[in-house]
Amino acid sequence: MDKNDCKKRIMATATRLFAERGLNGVSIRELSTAAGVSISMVSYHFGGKESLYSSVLQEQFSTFEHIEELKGIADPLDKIEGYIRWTITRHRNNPYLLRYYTSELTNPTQYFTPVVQPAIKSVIRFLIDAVEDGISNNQFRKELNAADTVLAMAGMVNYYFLSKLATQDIVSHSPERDEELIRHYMDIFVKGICMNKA
Amino acid sequence: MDKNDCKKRIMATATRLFAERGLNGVSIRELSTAAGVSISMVSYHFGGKESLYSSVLQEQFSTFEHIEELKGIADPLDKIEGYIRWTITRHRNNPYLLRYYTSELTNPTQYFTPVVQPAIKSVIRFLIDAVEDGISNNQFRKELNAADTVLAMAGMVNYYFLSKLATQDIVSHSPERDEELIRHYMDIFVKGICMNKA
DNA sequence: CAATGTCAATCGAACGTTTGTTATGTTTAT
DNA sequence: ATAAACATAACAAACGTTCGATTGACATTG
Repeated sequence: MDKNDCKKRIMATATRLFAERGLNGVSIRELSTAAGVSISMVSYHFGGKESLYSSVLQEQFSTFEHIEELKGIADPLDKIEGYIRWTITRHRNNPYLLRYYTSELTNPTQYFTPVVQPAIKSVIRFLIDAVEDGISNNQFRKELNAADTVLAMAGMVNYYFLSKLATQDIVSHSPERDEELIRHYMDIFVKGICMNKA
Repeated sequence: MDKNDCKKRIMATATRLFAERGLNGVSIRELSTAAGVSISMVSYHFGGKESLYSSVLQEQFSTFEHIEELKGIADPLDKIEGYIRWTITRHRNNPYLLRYYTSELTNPTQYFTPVVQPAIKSVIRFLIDAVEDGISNNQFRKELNAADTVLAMAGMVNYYFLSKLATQDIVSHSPERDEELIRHYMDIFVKGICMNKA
């Protein structure tokens, strides 16, 4: 057995179970049984159930640091498309992230302020900067409120994944449609839904 | 004391507490103390903690039935604006709804399928019909995928409220801005963000 | 080089609390 | 007088944590 096998198994199992049923919906008895380790290992390795949750949360939101890589993009519109593609990839690679995201936004724990809020804010700021850039060089309409525009954009993408359980028999959520979805969302966001009245 | 005062107080307190900390985050001891009633009243009036949660959930999602009132609107664009205004009003009048909404979407209980899914689906279908109407009478662009368009629209509005905790010191969430927000979202959705290249 | 000591990792049992429910008793209104 | 509404106390079960005991790897020592 690996040296850190036990600790890793607890993390992996906790990530899945906390996402599925929340911090209070999972007992460390069930968790340790599912992970195939002894019940005392949670306190031993993590210092307790709450600390384990904190570790999981930090790991989940560490993926937000990769927003930095999008800052090299020059064109505002490409930045926005980069954000959409990055967000979709993030949700595809980690199906549990959205659960922690929405759970902390609607039922914040003590870790919301130090862990979750900074992660979300940095992304929003990145997008606001992009939109303001686009406005000041006459690429985007000057009537736009940058902050509102950004929340609209982020809402589009995230809600697609959030609503999955309720809409999956109306709208396909297959990853094969992702590229089409990106084009579609960019199309709506850029041109709107109405006919051009030339 | 009113005849149903006890039952009503339990419902009101449960609605708030379950929203704030989830089904497993609240004990019926804490709940009954906060409601100012005896601990046995939950089982007496509702048959148990789970049944109480079910009652709260059904009450919360009963507000979705009012979507019927929007079906009288003729113009597709007015229907969409009606949906935005209706959704904002719904969140303003009931600050807890979004928590049950997202909680059930990401951590569904046994009540998701009978209570939550039908409510969401009926709204989505209403919007899809509106968009398809708009496409077939050449009001909207024919390239649009109606279902994707609808999720984008619903995402815009709901995410504004969902993200509040993380974005409230970047974007004002005051109800006084609601009308401006409606105009703004309609504007983006109808015309897009880019300059007209007429 | 074998014997011994050390320490971190892991286990299962046990601890004291808290959980949701219920049995029993009391009040109130008709 | 009766029955519904409410309160109190007690219940078994489950909770998170902690306490010794055991193991195995590795360094120290005779």
